[in-house]
Amino acid sequence: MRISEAASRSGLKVDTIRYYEAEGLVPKVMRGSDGQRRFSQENVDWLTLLFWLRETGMPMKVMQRFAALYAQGDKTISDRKDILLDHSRLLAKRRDDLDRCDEILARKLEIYEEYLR
Amino acid sequence: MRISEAASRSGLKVDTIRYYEAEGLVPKVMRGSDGQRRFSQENVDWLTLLFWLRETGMPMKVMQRFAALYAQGDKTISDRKDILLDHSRLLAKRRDDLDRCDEILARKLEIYEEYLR
DNA sequence: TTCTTGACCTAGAGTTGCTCAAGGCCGGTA
DNA sequence: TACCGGCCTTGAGCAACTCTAGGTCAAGAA
Repeated sequence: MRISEAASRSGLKVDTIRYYEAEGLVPKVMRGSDGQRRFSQENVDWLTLLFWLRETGMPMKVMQRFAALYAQGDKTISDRKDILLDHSRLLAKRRDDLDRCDEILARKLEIYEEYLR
Repeated sequence: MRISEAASRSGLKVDTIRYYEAEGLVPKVMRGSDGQRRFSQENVDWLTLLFWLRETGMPMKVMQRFAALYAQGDKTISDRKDILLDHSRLLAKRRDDLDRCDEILARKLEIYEEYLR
């Protein structure tokens, strides 16, 4: 499929996909005889994973490392596992942040409410 | 208190506090006779709130509006309440994102595990 | 008293991760 | 044939910091 379809399926924007490819985050993208990118299902699955990792705060550098490992094939799976485990610890931390912020907002809103009465 | 203490109490970095002040996010900061900033408890509470709002994804533009309202005093409380209510909807969305990503990671990790056996 | 150290100051450059604009190619349709 | 939409590359612009250079000043050591 073409880039616009890959974008709407993965969640990433067209520009972002091109940017990610330039940064080495998206291995194995083919080109048609017209010079345009063609994305396989594997490409789209990979982009979707990148979308979620980025959306939840994985830095580019880590994604680059992750992508480099992915490009090297199955022998790097154990290293990739470590990266994802690290990331799920980050998710836990983010969830704590959200909870903390929720509390603060709740307190603040209560003060506002009280004032408004 | 001075900027370094305000930083360690609010969670923001010294540089970030100065940047926020330059952007109009921190009203009412005094200066001592030496020309250096002096932060009151109210200042620190405000910075702490900014820290959590930013940490959980409120854009600068919104924080600027929020700060401008704050600077105008109590008559803007109802508007500020709306901003915080909007933000707590954003928090809910972020939590959904985390859950979604957690699922994806769990699936991926399971595939990795399977491969490693 | 002079020297050094450390916390603060401003202005401005650099970084990250996009996002958009300009200008160009190509295949299909009126 | 003329236009249109979708793709291409390159390079500029932007958000939100983050760091560097160069400077002031107070306090303590030599």
